[in-house]
Amino acid sequence: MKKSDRTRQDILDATASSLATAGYTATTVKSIAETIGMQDASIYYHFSSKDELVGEVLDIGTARAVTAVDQALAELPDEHDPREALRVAIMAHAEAVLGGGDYPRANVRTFGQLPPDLTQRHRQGHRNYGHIWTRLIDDGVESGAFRGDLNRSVARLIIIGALCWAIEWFDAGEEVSAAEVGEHVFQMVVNGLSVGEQESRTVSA
Amino acid sequence: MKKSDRTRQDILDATASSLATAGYTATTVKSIAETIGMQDASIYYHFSSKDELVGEVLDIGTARAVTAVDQALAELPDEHDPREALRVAIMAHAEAVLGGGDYPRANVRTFGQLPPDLTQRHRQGHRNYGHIWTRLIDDGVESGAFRGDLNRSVARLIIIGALCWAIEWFDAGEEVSAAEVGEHVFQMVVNGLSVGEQESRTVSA
DNA sequence: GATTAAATCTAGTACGCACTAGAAAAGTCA
DNA sequence: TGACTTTTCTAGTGCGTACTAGATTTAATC
Repeated sequence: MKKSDRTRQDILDATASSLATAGYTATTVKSIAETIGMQDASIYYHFSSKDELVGEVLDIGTARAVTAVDQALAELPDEHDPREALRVAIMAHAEAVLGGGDYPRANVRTFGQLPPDLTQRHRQGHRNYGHIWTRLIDDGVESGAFRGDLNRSVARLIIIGALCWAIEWFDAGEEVSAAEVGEHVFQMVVNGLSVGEQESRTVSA
Repeated sequence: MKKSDRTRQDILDATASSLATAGYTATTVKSIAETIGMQDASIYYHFSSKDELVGEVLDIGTARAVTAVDQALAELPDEHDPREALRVAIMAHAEAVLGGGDYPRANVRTFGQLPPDLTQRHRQGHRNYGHIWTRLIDDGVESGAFRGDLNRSVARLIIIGALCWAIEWFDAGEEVSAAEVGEHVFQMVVNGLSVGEQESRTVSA
């Protein structure tokens, strides 16, 4: 029973790594088997199909991202600035997706490439993740720290978008770290690029 | 010679539409042929390969996006606020990618799904597009309108990321318009979510 | 209306993919 | 060691893909 668990884990790791870097289509059962020195048919002793395997990887990915953000928020003092809450959430997400392992990255990387079944399967997970951010923004607006003239759903999606798109150009080991990306997203989204005055603050919507 | 040009255009349109909604892998030569009522083999009279066809669609897409942004910037008065320049560029991009046709959307949608050849082929185009935004940010920083304590490349990619990711959730005809998305991105990225003071303005990087 | 050129179709090939069946090997424990 | 179970391999199937060759139809020209 030990051997099986270990190779099963190897398969999951190899799949996560491939999904994170090559995407869904380029991640073939054969290529997964090769990276761990197996025949492709052997994969099916541990998983009944490619999509079940991929689905499990994505489940782990969302779970890790949610845990990372939840944990970061839980470590905040009871009385905290909503800006600080949004900041630690952004940092946790950036670390998980850019600095962290392949699993959360696999999630973001394969977004929009998955077959309908898998997309459907992870809908609820994504929705739950979105709720975390909705709450952060709502808290800020209600406490008066954040502007109330913006659509909160759109604001949420813009923050997540800025973070998620980063994996398309982010290269670990380059001159920019995951923490720096997070810091920049926070600064731009909360404080803005503009200095001082901000006379252009009017939204037609 | 007329007939050929017309069907050629039909093929391009159908491909752009499919790429924009279904992505690269799900866009098969057969499915393209079906939507315009042809046999898949007939496609090869007009294009030598799938990737040449896709490449042409993507070329048109980048060209349209660049044109849209350039044109919007050209219509600005000679003396203008750098914030206003960034604003019209963001709005033009949002309109082109979200409100506009399938061609620019195909570009964004298939980003990260393309085979290496095609990715390579469009590298320069993407780089040129990035330069437009780099210049907008540089102008703002040099004129003192934008903060100088942020990495400009990262700032640029965050803006583009927020805009590009929007197509993953944006649905034309829903309650949010392309213009509203653009307006929100501008507001958040230039003015920030936060109200007033902004005491949290320090970057460790 | 006959001749030529352009455009499309029919019928296939080759290949990579996910996946299966059953034999072989490796591991487990008396 | 020997009997049994777990794990992996060999060898294959069927399907969808991009793509090709040559016949056939449609359009243009004189």
